[in-house]
Amino acid sequence: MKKLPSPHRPRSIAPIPYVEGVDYDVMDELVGYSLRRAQVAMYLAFHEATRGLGITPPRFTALVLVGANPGITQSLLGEALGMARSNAKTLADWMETAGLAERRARVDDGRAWGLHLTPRGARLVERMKKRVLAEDRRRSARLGAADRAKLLALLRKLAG
Amino acid sequence: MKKLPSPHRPRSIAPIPYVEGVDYDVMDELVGYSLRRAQVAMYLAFHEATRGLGITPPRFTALVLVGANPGITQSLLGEALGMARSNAKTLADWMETAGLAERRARVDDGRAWGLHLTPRGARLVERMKKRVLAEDRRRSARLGAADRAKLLALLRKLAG
DNA sequence: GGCCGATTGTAATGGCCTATAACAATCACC
DNA sequence: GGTGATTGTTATAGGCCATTACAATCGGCC
Repeated sequence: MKKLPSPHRPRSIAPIPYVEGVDYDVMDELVGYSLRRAQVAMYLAFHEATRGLGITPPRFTALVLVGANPGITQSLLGEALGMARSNAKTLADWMETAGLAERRARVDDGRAWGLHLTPRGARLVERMKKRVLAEDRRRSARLGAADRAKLLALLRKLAG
Repeated sequence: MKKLPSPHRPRSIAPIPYVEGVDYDVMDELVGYSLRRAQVAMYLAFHEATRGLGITPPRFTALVLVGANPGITQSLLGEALGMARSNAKTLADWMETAGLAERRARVDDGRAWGLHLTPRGARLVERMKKRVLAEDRRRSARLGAADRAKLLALLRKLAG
């Protein structure tokens, strides 16, 4: 089994602390900053679920999207991820190098590649989806089920 | 008046779209991913409020913290920002180069610098705080005041 | 059928964010 | 006074993301 590219230390491993004696001024009134803090905290869940796999959040999202949309184009993947085509290519290169996905020529369009998970990629994605979801629930369990749902609704409204 | 370092294009300017026909699979059940989407959306507020100033979220936070904690140490700043000392130094270098803050020797500790806003930095921070807060409120106004407060509470609980 | 604008992938470039490791100067404490 | 911890610094590295420019291809229109 081919080894995945090295993990690298993807992001900070600890939540952003509230340092004793430091005045945070206006920061805590900002939804944007509060989102950032919460996101760093939730990243711990992601990190826990994917440790040692060399997976990062964008890579995970890309793999999930390729899995759920076989044959998806790099351009469309980039659009769905909210990034430029050129960066979606970088992700596709990574997926291919890691042996998790492959590019197949499309009969309907000579310009575009269709991205498909390899069997190994599909297995990995299935396993990761379960683990990431489980850790995400575990970390957010402190809110309680009702508030967790409420939070998701509020975030959706904010992002929409 | 010295010119600030060039803006650079800090981050995506548009929210992450839900692309028609793309299956997002498990992503929307994840609090982590929903946070990411909301954060990108709220970044628009930040971008609007600081356009053309070469300010990024970490830079803004650093400036606010230095303003609210005059004489703060680089190490402490880094800790409060949740980043390594070495990166706090990079921020301090930037602030100094931009003429927004200065390092002063500390009588109580020969190793450490004390960071202080310059008069110009203080003026800029005051103006930015007002604008960032206003835009943040404006963007999150779609939630309504009650739900905005609820969201902040949930995020705090999640991050804590 | 042929031209032209739009789209796709690619390549090159550059900036920011963030982490680690190693080092010298200084501090704190025994 | 010596030893371990802390501070700032420097070097290094990787990921994320945007822009620009280019060739190949597609699509539509004349």
